[in-house]
Amino acid sequence: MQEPSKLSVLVEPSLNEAAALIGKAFAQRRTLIVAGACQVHYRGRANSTLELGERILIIKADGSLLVHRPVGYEPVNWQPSGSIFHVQTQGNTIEVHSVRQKPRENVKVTFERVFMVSALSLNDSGEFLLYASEEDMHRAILLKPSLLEEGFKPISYEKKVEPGFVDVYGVDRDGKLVVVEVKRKTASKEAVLQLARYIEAIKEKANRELRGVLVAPSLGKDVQRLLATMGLEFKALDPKRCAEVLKRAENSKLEAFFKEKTP
Amino acid sequence: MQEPSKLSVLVEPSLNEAAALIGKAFAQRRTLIVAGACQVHYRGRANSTLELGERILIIKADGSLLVHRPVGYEPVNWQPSGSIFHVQTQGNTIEVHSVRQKPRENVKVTFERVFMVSALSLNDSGEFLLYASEEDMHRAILLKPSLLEEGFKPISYEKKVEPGFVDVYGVDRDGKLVVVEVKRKTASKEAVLQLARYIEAIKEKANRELRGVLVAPSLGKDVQRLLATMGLEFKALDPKRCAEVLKRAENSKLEAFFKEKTP
DNA sequence: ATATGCATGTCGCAC
DNA sequence: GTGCGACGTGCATAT
Repeated sequence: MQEPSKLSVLVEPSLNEAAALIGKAFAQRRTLIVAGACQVHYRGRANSTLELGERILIIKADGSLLVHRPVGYEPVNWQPSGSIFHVQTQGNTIEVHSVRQKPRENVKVTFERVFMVSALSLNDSGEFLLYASEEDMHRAILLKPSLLEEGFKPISYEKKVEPGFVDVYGVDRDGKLVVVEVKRKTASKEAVLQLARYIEAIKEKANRELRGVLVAPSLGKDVQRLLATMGLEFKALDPKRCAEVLKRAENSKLEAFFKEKTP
Repeated sequence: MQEPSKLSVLVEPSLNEAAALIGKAFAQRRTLIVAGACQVHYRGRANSTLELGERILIIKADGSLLVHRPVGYEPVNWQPSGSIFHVQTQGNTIEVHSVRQKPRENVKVTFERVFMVSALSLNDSGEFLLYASEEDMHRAILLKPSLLEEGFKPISYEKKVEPGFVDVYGVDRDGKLVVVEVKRKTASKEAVLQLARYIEAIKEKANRELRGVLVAPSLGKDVQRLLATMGLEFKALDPKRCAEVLKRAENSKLEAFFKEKTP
């Protein structure tokens, strides 16, 4: 059954009623949903103004804020978690103020009318699992180096070199050093230049023959030419397939492997 | 006054009641908010699963979908606008299916329990204005070139060169060509390399002395060294200050200027 | 705290 | 459609 405090909903409330519930939701650290006509003002790294219109405001217990227009995937205004809130009635409006420290930014939502307010105590401990990230591709190659090519032996993982981190670093069947840059989607010019920079940096240190391999599901149009120009190679590999490889591998084996490989 | 169709809210509805309103909201292309206990499955560019927990689902009339956990700025699962929805009851659950074409991706939200459903007809034509974007910095420099340096004369704007677009391109007081790369926040190594690439490309074409200037509010630590190494320059400029410059300029003057400058 | 790169990034714009 | 870069990007991670 539902505790009485679990869910409060007001439909077409007066501004005072709405303001009261909003304030109570803050105090009780509940998730707040407000639908109504509002303006929004933002001041921070940039500034923005949003004229009067009907939107949805969500404020979560962790201090995140979202203002959603009736279209679009992205919030028109927002505040990441950790923000502080304050509500007050001001003339015939409700003002919801939110302040974020570092960078100092604030968002003010001014409601002229509220259609619905809802304060919820949401309980969510469910685990979220994502497969087929770039990280999964790294792991799959380490676990099954033949995904890159027969005879490849990974040496290190996320190795720091001058400009950044080399995704995977190893030796091929002939003992040549191989630098691998992995992308989970079609590789762009940027990816090639990133790989080229790593190659440059390592060439200076290890005075040794060096191969650069770009691993990605596919290549952009001009990218193939650019790769060839720079003497780099391409190996097609799909993130979903990598996820499959990992799925098949026993977790214990995987854990043992990473324990050994990354101290 | 409120039309009867404007707002429908069900509190602690039965699954059947909830499903009916959800279906009706799709048919009427209204904005839908559902709070309840659900699982979420995503299959597409990646895959994800989210175990049972209490969340907020938002579906907008334009076909965007958001699943929000009780913490965090970002949705845990989503679908951008243009997706197609379908709802059905399945045993003791409500399944909301959404499909996006290109890339083919689908999100399935399975509710075991619904706390609240709300279907809204939101009307929002308010204008959104953002100040202090990188675009504003470009415009400010074009309008008042002394922001970059005395005697600078902009020639072109968003000029296409081999790798991409040069932000601003002009001539200094001595007649030397100047390539300007603008960043609205602290410039990183990437920004320097971007500028360097443009310089390279232009040097090959116009066989002429060339200056490269990185404009940003500040520089990263190693970035300063890198700039010097490559013979490039830095000019500190704040996006907020640029926004002020634009604000002061009469809009008419600005429009005339751009009409002339960008055919 | 700063720096670096990923993201189911999304979005807009130009070719 | 593809390519390219901006974004108030947010976010995790490593130094």
